[in-house]
Formats: sequence, structure tokens, C-alpha cells
Amino acid sequence: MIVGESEMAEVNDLPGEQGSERISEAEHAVMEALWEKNPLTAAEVCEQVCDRRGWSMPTVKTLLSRLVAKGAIATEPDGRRFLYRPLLARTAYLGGESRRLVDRLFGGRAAPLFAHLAETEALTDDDIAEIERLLRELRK
Amino acid sequence: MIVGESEMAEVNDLPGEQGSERISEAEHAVMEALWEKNPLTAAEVCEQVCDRRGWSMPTVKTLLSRLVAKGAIATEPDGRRFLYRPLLARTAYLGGESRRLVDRLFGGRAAPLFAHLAETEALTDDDIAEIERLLRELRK
DNA sequence: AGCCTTCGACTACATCTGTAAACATTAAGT
DNA sequence: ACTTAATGTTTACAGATGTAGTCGAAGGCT
Repeated sequence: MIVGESEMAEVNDLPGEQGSERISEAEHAVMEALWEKNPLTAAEVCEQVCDRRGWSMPTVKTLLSRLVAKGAIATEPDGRRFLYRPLLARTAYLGGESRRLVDRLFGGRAAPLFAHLAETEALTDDDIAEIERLLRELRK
Repeated sequence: MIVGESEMAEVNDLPGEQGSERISEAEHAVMEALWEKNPLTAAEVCEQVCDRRGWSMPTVKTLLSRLVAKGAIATEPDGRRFLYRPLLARTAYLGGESRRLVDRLFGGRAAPLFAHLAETEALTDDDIAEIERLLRELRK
């Protein structure tokens, strides 16, 4: 079963899309770490997330690999290890996810989502104040 | 107002939570059909969604079974077949999903989500007007 | 020059999801 | 009664996901 393998795998396969693949929740946690500060080594990413999520290094490694495969992050060699940095901007990710939710659940309209948040008391006073401020700004 | 259905879940609650299991996207499509009109037979659900999603009856059957297993819908025998009706209210589902998104991506604060929608021009004028109206209502 | 540590790569594996076929049952028509 | 069409149940299977172990190369240490 353990097939001897000496070939070097292409890390650079599909050049097609860069940010198109869906990012899972666990992967997202890794992305957050990288968005907060980058580039980071795998060990540094682990420092940021392993405790919080109860993960071990291998898990982080896997997630990093998958993110690289998905084109969400890039690696650059730093001596013998890699530094990871995001390719996908946090803004783009948030925007995409938000839009997906709004499209899927609220027919693409943001107002019903807002109404729901309000209803379920997911809106703090601060939120409301902030949103009013944003609205005024939009009005300009 | 969006104040939704009552909850009439009680018949057979698994030991644990009742609406707690996550509902997948495909399952959600089935739920939408049932929320729109219920109770429905499996065949009727299929009529509602199979074309739109390119599904076959077996697929719908599977999804219905899984939804039953998750406690999101209930069956009642109608002759030899079953009628399906939602146990999980649409309102609750939407609220839950919205909150999940807000928690996961925006640190539980709705304002940043709102800011994002605004920024990415995902807010129509109608949305803005509607939200202002909702805000005024909240202020009361 | 070897041994140990450190990393990335590869492999593993259970669960969930999407999608569906095979099977069993049973009402219904003939 | 016997076949058939409808309907729920069981099983299947590939791909994604969560989580992690193993392997082999590269450097560092003695």
C-alpha cells in the first residue's frame, strides 16, 4: 500500500480561478488568522488558532494545504519552510458570503435580513446607532 | 411583519434538541417548498423543486428522510403515503442562519455586515428605505 | 558524519452532503 | 388473485469536510 513515491507534486496545478472555491468553516478560521497578520508560518497560524479550536498542527497543515489548493492563499518559501499569505481579500470573502446568504435566504434583498436580525435581537443599540450613521452617510 | 409561525413541535422530540441539526442547502430547498405550502406529499414536493434543481424523486425522498431524521419536518400518514409538514419555522431557520453568519464573519455584530452590504452596493434604495423604516420602528 | 527536530507532503478515515438506484410493500386496477 | 404503479426504506457512492497520523527531506546539533 505504501507506494514508493519520489515524484515532486506540482503545487501549481490549475491556474484557472483564484478565489472561486468555497472555503469551509474550519478553513475560514485559518484565513482569519492570516488576515489578521501575514505572512505567517504554519506554526504561527497554529499558535493563533490551535488553542481556540482545539486543533493540532497536522490539522492546520491540512487546512493550509487545502486553502493553497483552492487558491485562497499563497506560499512563499522562507528558507526551508513556507510563509503563507492570503490571496483572497477578507472583504471579498465577507462580501461573497453575505451575498450568498442574502440570495439564498432572503431573495437577494438585504432588508428582510435586517428585519430578522432586528427581530431576533441580534442588534445591539450600538449596532443600531452605527447603522443609522451608515445610513446617513449613504444618503449623502 | 415577519413574525412567523408558531411552533408545534412536540410530538416526538428526539432526546436532545429538536431543531438543532444543521440543514444543508439541498435540504433547505425542500424546506422552502414545505414552507410555501403544506402539508405536501413527496411527489408534490418533487413537483415544486425537482425541475428547478434537476433532481429526481429518489433525491427528494432522501432529503425528506434526512429532514425527518433531523426533526425539521414531521410526517403524518395519509393512507399509504405520507404528508410532510415543517416543524421548524421558516422564521427560526432564517434567524438562526443569519445569526450564524453574523457571528462567524462579523464577530456577532450586525453593523459590520450592514456596512458590507452597503459598501458592496448590495443595498438597493428600497432596502435602505425599508431599513430606515425598521429603524424608526425599533426606536419606538 | 550521524542523529534529532522540523516541516511540508501524503495518507487516513469518519461524517456530512448531494444525488440516486435497488428493494420492499401495498393499494389499485383488471 | 395477480400484476403494476406508487411510495417509503435501505443502500450506495463520490466529493467535501473535520481532524489527524505517517513519511521523507532539510537543517541543526554534537
